[in-house]
Amino acid sequence: MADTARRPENRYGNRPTMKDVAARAGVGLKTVSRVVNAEPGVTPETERRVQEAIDALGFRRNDSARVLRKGSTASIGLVLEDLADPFYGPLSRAVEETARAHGALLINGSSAEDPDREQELVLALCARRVDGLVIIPAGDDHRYLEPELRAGVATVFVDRPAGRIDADVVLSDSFGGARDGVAHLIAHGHRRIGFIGDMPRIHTSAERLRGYRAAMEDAGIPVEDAWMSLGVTDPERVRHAAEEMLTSPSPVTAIFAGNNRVTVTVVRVLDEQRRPVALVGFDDFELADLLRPGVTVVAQDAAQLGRTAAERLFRQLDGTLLTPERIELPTRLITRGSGELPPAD
Amino acid sequence: MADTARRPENRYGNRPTMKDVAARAGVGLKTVSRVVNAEPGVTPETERRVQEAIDALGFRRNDSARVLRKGSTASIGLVLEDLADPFYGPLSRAVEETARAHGALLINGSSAEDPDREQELVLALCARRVDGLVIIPAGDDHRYLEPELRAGVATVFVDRPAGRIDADVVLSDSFGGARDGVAHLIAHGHRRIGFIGDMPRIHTSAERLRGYRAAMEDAGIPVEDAWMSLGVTDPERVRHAAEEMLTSPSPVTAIFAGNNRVTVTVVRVLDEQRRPVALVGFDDFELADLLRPGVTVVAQDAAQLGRTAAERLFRQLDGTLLTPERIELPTRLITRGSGELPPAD
DNA sequence: CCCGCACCTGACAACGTTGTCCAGGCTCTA
DNA sequence: TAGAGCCTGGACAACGTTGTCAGGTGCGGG
Repeated sequence: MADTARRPENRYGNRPTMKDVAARAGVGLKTVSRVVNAEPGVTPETERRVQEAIDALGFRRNDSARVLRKGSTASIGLVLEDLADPFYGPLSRAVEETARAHGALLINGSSAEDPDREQELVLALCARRVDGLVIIPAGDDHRYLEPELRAGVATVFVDRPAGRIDADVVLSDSFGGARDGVAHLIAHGHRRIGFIGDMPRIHTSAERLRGYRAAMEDAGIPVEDAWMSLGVTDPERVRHAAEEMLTSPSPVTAIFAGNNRVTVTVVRVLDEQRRPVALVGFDDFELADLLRPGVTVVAQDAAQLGRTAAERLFRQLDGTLLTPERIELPTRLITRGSGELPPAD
Repeated sequence: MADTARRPENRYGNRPTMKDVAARAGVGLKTVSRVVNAEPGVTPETERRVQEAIDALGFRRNDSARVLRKGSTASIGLVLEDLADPFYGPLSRAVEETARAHGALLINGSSAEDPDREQELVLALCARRVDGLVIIPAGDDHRYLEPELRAGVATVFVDRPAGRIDADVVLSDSFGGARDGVAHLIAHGHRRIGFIGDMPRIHTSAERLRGYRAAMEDAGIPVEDAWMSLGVTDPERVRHAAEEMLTSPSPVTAIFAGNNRVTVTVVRVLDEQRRPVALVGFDDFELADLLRPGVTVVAQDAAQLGRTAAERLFRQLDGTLLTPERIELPTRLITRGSGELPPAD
């Protein structure tokens, strides 16, 4: 029974443990723990010896064991749709900053807009015992989270509401923003206005569509089916959809784009048109002001969204926040030219 | 001595453990473990009973304990400069995809270009016993990683090389790319060419500056100090620097921008100039083709950078990769107009 | 000079899981 | 029908850390 047989073969070689440090420093295990955690009650001389042994062995505390013992991981999970989407950059950054301010690490993953993958990710994070979750949901049924919520995992949904459970939600006012954006086009004389957006099963898309319809109805303009294109998001199909509504029997003179990916593609299409077509997009994007014409957008503050969510998360953890709420942040219309073009009939 | 006194007060309330599940199902602890891990040797009937208890209690395995026992966390760490920088979006996405393909989670953090913060983050990740690290370094001395490397933590540096240790590195060819970009301007007749870049202590910045100098030297053009602006990255100062070199005694007729943040600001400045000034930027960015003129760039493939790094990481973990290497990915010059403007003397 | 007190230090159990090992019951065959 | 072998299930230790508690030392005061 050689000593080597006692340790399981893992890929870490054999990292030194507190026990090893203690042996080398000629002190007890607990004393090492005290030094590592800067607890009081250790003679400077003893502390020096321990510190020396730590440096010599290259010891690093094993947080898994610590977590197991203490019950809190000081880490939070962030589940979003796509790390590479520029919209989520400032959002994750804000969540990370807040986490950092609370001494927590951030674990994150992309759901790729797939509800199953979202659930898989969230549950994996729960198994790691993250203290809290910030979720940009892909699915619309989150009852699978009920045991977690009961167990006290703090949870905040961002950008889209939770489905079938009662949880904190931080949103942008998609409905109001879209309505204002479309009303802006109407105010500039447009009546035939197109809408291109993502699948209505995504809450924000549905809300923006609703805003579009509301603005049109407020102005007493009947909406034609040919003006609306839903569930379209990849560049090829957005291009096709835009071209369709520009050449339909009653061609649109303006387009409202439901998110920034759509907006960017529409900009390309309009760039190729002979007659000017007005455009308002939901979501701001870098360089929108440098294009000719500048792109008028309904801007939402992604960083603020993330900050608000993360702060609520930590307030849940503090215990200073108890009842779930739904917070809606206002949007802001930024006029840059494309939304103020008159209709070219 | 109530039972409740036995459990430490943690924020998870009391989550059910395998022991609880076992008690409820009327089986042994290990049997539950077998069911949870889909190990063979459990009767369907027993499995059903256990599964029922799991669902009823909302049990979720505690991965901390599992990790402690097994030694591997199935997670990797990604340390980058700024989550919100669009350049890192595709990179993190690629790392995440690769991690996912290997069944690993991604933990990440931003160093904000601060070496201390980088070290702090990296060591925190090591304490969590991540299996591997992908690091976009902020500092230039990574000897603090030596104990970790010895302990077998797989490590790959991306975008910038490691300092004072021998480690895997995946880079873009900053020197060659910058040289080509500047040579492109020279080929279009420019001789007074400005360079605006980040601090030379950042490896990529230094390399790009070196590329600029090499191209100028190859063409026999002496470089004036007034044409170079280093360590400048925030919009205000970039603007100032650009304006300076455009109005100096020997004003530049073209600018080479050292990274995409600089490029974007320079675009704004040039947009306000009366005479046309040529521009080539390092790093591609969205919509560069839609500006007037389109912005000519030296493009690097961020996603490929991330994918290559992550794949090498997992090959290190497989044991199929043993000696550290330095890999340089080529860049690509994309001409769109701004780099082909003739000098306006 | 001795008692008590404060201050350090270390032994030990526990966190929740998995690997090892053994016991008991079953089936199948001789 | 008995023995061999297989299959299922459980008891137990160990992973590395931290909380509890008790022992030991040195010092000051009575």
